[in-house]
Parts: sequence; C-alpha cells; structure tokens
Amino acid sequence: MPEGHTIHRIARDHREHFAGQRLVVTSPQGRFLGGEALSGALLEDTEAYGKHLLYRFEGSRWIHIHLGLFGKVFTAARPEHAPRPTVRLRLVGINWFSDLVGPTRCGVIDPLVRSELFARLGPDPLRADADPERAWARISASRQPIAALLMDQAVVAGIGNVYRAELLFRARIDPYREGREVSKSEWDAMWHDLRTLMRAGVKANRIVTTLPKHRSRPIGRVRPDDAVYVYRRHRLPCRVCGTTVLMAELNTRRLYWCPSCQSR
DNA sequence: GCTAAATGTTGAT
DNA sequence: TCAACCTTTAGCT
Repeated sequence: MPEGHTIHRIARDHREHFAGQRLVVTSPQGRFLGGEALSGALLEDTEAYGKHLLYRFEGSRWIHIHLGLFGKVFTAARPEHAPRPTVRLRLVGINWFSDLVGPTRCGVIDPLVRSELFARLGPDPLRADADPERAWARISASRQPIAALLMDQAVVAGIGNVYRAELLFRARIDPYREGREVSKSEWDAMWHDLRTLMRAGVKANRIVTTLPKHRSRPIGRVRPDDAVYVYRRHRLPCRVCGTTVLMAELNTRRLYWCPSCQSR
C-alpha cells in the first residue's frame, strides 16, 4: 500500500510510539544484521520524505527504509509475538513493537547519504518545506507526458500509481498531454488538490479520491468501497460521464483514465 | 498447488 | 528496454 501517504503515516505513528526511547533492534530474517548495532540506541525522531522513511538515532545515524511495491510495516502493542520468518526488521519499544516485511531498501545511513537522497527528490506535498515551483520548472519544460512526470520522484516525491491516475482524472487532464502543455493555473490547482488528497490519505490511512470537488459529481450509486474514480476501473463506466475507462501501459506501469473527462 | 499481479526502484544491456 | 529484487494474496486448477 505504499504511496507517500503510507510512509508519512508510519513516520507519524512511530514518532508517537517510539521517539525518545531506546529501542531493541533485531532482524529475525537475518538480512539486516548491521541494523542490530543500533539496538539500545536512542531514537531521536522519525521522518518521511516522499516514499522514504527514516529513523534518526543518536550519533547521527539513520535507518533508511523504502517499502518498494510490496513492503509493509505492522505496528502493534506489546507483548510481541514470535516474528514471521520474513521480518527484516523488528523494533521494540516500551509499549509498542513494529515489524518490517518485504522492503526494497533497509539500511543504515549517515548524514551525507541522507542529504544526497533528499537532494534527488522533488517536492513532497506532505512536507511543510515543499516548493511546488520546483516541480513546475520541470513540468513546464518537458515534452514528456504529464503522467510520466508525475511518477518521477525527482519531479514530485510521494506520488504513486493510484494518486497519479486519480489526480489527473480530477484535474481533467489526459495522461498523455505533454508537461509543457499543462498551464500554470492547472498545475497550481493540481498541487493544491494533491495536498488535499494526500493529507486525507494520511488521516484515513488509505487512498480515497472520490471526495467532493466542484467539477466532479458522482453518477449512479456509489458503493462504500468505491474509493477511486479510475484506478483499476478499466472497462467499467466512468463514474462521472459513463464512458468506458481505458487502461494502457506507460513506462512499465499501468495507466487508467477516462477519454471523455480528460482532455489533451 | 501454481501463477499472476500489486499503491516501486535500481542497475545492466 | 529488460531483468532483478522484495512478499503476499487472489484466482485459478
């Protein structure tokens, strides 16, 4: 489930449950044994930037995690149960523990690596320090399709395949429109909408994009689990106009859009 | 029990 | 452009 909202939610929860504590750090799976050197160290704070999750320990050492496509974090109140064999990292605090499974990245980094990492990420709509003009500079100068630009973490950090499809639908922009054909006012509106959607995602801990917005009105009955407009809804009727939702592959990822609602 | 697919990224060809 | 990596689950047989 990992788009930016998931990572920010984990960072927030883990700050609450673990920050200020000395943690027991283990790797039941055995593939993060280096991390066990941090066991007993004080966790000072947690941080999310795009889809990257960081734990800052005393001594300027960070655990850096990227969930990739399948990674998951389970957090629960102690006492902890025996870990599944695939648990890469287990953190145990005073009252809570957490298991990390299936990450694409889990390592210990220093301040230099952290700053290099952040330097290659675009603005993150969930961070207070985000500057949407940086993204606009890239988009407005590019002949790439806007759908490709939005998935590029160097342009905007934290968007994944669901938010991309849904953001473009709500903006009524065809995914193949070139970046330089997107107007400044369209980008400003998209950024604003993205912040709204992703903040709602952190709060609900899931992606819901069928929120009311002046231009979109649901048609027919909306079942309770109908949380999105177009993502994975190809061959089904568009919720707004009834036209069949399309699907295509772009840069190895699936793209979903309504050819009537979204214009070139 | 097997296969495909999934909200992702990196590194080699 | 392609393969590799990481794990779980749904949907077959």
